[in-house]
Amino acid sequence: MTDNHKDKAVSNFIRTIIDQDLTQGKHSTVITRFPPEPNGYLHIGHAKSICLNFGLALDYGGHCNLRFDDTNPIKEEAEYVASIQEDVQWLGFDWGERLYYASDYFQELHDFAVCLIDAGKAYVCSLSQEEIREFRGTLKEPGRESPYRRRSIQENRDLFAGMRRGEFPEGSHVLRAKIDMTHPNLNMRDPVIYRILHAEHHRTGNAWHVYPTYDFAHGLSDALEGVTHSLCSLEFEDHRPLYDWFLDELPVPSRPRQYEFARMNLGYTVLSKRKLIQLVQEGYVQGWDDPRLPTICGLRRRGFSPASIRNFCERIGVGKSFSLVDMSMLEHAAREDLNRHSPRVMGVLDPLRVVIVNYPKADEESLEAVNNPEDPEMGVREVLFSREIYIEKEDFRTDPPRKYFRLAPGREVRLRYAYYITCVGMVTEQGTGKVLEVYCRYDPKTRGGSSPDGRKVKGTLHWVSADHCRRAEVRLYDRLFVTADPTADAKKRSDFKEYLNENSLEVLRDCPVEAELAAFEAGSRIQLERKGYFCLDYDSSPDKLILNRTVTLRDSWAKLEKKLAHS
RNA sequence: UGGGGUGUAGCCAAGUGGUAAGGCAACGGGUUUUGGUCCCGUCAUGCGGAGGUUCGAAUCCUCCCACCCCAGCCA
Repeated sequence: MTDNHKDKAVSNFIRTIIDQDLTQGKHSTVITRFPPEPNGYLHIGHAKSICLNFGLALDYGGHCNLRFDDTNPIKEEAEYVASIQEDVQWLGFDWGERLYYASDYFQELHDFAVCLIDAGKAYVCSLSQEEIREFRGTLKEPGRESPYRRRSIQENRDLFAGMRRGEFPEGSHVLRAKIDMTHPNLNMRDPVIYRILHAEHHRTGNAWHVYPTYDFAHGLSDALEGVTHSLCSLEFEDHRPLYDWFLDELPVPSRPRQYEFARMNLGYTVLSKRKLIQLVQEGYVQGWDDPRLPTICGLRRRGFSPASIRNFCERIGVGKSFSLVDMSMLEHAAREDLNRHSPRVMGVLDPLRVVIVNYPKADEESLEAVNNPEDPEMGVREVLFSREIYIEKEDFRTDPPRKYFRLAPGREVRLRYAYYITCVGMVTEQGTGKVLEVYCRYDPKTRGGSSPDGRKVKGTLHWVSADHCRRAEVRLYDRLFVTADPTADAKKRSDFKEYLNENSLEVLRDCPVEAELAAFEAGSRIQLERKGYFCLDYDSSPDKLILNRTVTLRDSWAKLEKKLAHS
């Protein structure tokens, strides 16, 4: 863990609380936990929570537990347990030996429930699900007490034991905490704490027929693990009184506190399991790791580095107000890290053939190129040059606009790490005027890209030798939705999917790229000079190169050109 | 007056009675063999609104407004 935790941490309300707890001696260490439910893939929103919980533990010299919140066997699967661990690890965090499952505590939790029964603070309720809802009342009207609320302690014990042994059908009974049916907070109106589920659990198999609810299990698990600060999202604020109630009523080994922070929303995408699963299952994207998705595995495949995601999470801060973070923030974090660490390679996305007419036909030569101007230690490589090369179509104009520094008839530019070339002619298509091929002369004295007479050129182009290049498939990704907040806008139309960007993926084939690319392993992150940061897809191989574009480079020419067009 | 929350720049966000940090974006300029990077500069007389307390208020008080969450045997 480097990079982001070196910087002095930005203050936030949770750090303020921890600082107080530490100076007042309320705690001597900080124990947090990341508690995913293993029922889906992690996304960038989870990354914020992971960075917060593990980051705090790291900064304060404490610990962060990875705890799977597996209290609902119907929804949870072992498959997700593995992917979540992989993602947390990939992000760069280490839980050491502290890997836990709520299901580890099923026995303790059960015993706590019996404690409540013995104290007359819990009872078996045999109302149907609909009846329980009716008895709960509404937001503005108080609820009514269940007729089963006055069962004797012995009867409750016997019934709960029967529930546990699987003697009753699902839905026939539940165990409820006996709190207050008139409480203004609905969570306190005798909440269900155990329900009968005859389902096989991914870890405990068929050992149990009753499973604790989140409200009952979560805080007690925190207490059992000695968690000091239990961080969750805002929608659990209403659950805090209940969280506290269980801890106050039961003989717990420690006293954790719950604090709530606002979950992150990212512009032009969606971050809810329900919506993500729709996109995957209905085929709008090609899987959980589709590079257009904000899932951790999608971002990984897209080419984001773990450090860039950590920096992003650090930078957006932690607060309690609802926020929609701008995509440019994530892109900035990606460029910042990738600029420092990714090797440069040349590749042409939209090729235009250039013939260097005064370069000997049979010749070729090797030129030296630096791998990363930001990091000399990354060394240099050889790039082959020859009479026929490809440049980017957009780097040539027959009628260049003002301030266009690239190639045009009669213009001289530099080929990066190679020579100065001057355009002396071209072939255009009959009728359309489309440029098919360009002819240039090179200046042999400018080898390497500088002129002995001190002559300057304003443009530098990337290029690839036609005789020595490889071909690659290049996948250009764009924002998944056409609107910043598809969830909110979906209220105006029928469905958030109406706002999907139909051009979020553009596939380019046979793009000429430096042969050097074949030396990189799948998953490698590189910069295609002047075009952007790319990642070799998992399906890429030296024989079939596939590049995924992570993000473009900033393009001030595109901005200028747009401005010129408007003036 | 059901209960619980939140409002500081286009976006994120510090600030906790002493005169509005920082980042992203944007806009100027410098350096540059990536129109990249880097560097320099500009960007809230203003903190949801209105009153009040105070020598002094984004911070304290009062009222108001807007938005979010809650009626799963989901988490």
